[in-house]
Amino acid sequence: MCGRASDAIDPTGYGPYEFSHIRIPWRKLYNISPGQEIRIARRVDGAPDHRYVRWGLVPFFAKAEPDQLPVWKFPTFNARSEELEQKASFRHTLKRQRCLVLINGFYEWTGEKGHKTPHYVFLPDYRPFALAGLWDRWTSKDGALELVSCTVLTRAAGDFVRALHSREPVILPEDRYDAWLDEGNANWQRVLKGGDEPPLQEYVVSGYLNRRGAEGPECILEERTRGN
DNA sequence: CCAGACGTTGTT
DNA sequence: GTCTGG
DNA sequence: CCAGACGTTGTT
DNA sequence: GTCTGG
Repeated sequence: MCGRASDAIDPTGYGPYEFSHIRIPWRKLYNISPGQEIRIARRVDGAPDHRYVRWGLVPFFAKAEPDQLPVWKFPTFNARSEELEQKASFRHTLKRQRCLVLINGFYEWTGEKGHKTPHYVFLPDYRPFALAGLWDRWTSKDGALELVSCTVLTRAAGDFVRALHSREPVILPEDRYDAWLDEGNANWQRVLKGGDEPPLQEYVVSGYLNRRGAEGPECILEERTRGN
């Protein structure tokens, strides 16, 4: 899965996009959920772009009431990387609408419903990294309304995350950012695979994360049960 | 032809 | 059970 | 992703 | 918009 993320470390200076050389005001966020805005880097007609978009891809063909944004009722905040070409909601974005979803950690849950335990998954020093994503742009017929949105690709969990869940987001190493964003690169499947496992770390955080509107450093405080 | 779907994760 | 809001 | 709502008439 | 099912 990957249905909750943080973007809480200033990205300045990280990565070839400098996360990115097109600067936008960065929002320090510890608890980003589907439906909210998340930060991406992409190319639009070849030109680099860096912005916030809705997390949960709304296809360009979605229907909407007059003067309203569309309501897309299928969960599209994740897309299975193995089946992209068979999915009407994502297929059309593969050629020219790839993006990097820029975060510095994500959450995974263990346990039964009603007793869900959130875990925080991140890299050494909480450093920022990029997930493979796809974006789309919906516009109203009269062109007055626009909705740019994205999805995070998932894959079978690797050795580390497998202890928590069966699926995980596709993490791109820096040396693959350009290959993923390159429209000319039809061999996108290879870009998503291979490479070393990133040196992920993980710990349990408190149930504070599950509260509506939870935000701030408390979201990633390591839970210490009993003493310590 | 028209109508309806278009999805994920984690399930019983 | 299913949808909405965060 | 999880948590919380899920409703009407007629109102303080 | 495009595909599938009837």
